[in-house]
Amino acid sequence: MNEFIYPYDINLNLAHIQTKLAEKVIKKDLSSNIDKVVGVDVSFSRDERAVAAAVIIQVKNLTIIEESTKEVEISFPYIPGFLGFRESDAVISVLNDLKHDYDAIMINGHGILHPRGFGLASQVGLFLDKPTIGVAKRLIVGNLKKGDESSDRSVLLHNKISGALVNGYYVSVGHKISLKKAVNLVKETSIFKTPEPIIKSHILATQTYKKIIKQ
DNA sequence: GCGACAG
DNA sequence: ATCTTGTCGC
Repeated sequence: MNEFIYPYDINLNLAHIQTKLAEKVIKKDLSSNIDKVVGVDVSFSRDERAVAAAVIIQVKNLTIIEESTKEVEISFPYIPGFLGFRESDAVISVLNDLKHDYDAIMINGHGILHPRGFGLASQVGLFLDKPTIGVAKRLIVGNLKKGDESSDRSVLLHNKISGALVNGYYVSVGHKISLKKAVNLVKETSIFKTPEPIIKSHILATQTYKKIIKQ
């Protein structure tokens, strides 16, 4: 079953929506300091049942402030470039259950480092009107810029810097944050290779999924 | 036409 | 993403 053969006209419409919404993405810092960041991830199998997990972490000492999980329904297939339509509802749903507030959201997936500048992280950020950061293991678009000045390398998209490579992860602006601050936050929250908000939410989602769904 | 393609 | 045990290596 090839997910790539989703009705072409639907893809065109959704692609157009992404292109239009990408214009609304804010790529600079508006808020003050980011003290608390929440990581979110979704775990699922081949069916429509999935588990979304969120973990709020204090940036200062990387302690966990709150955790939340939620069983959700996934109805949209995985199509590269359209991950937002598959996972954003689940992500937003688990975030809405949190009691504590947070200053930024770290998401598994790209922000503006996307074919139409509107990845999952941007979609969630725009919808919730919150600062979001995209963190992904692999590129879907873009080229690594050679001749790096720091230890990190930049990722070029349409001849402009749209992301950065940090500890093997591609970081990009989701919404309402600068790339510089996004990169700093990823570094600040990294003890090991993977940023704490990302790995904590991933593990929580996976374990909860196995517990309540896979039984 | 061929290959690539976040999770 | 997920299906899956042992196993190679720092």
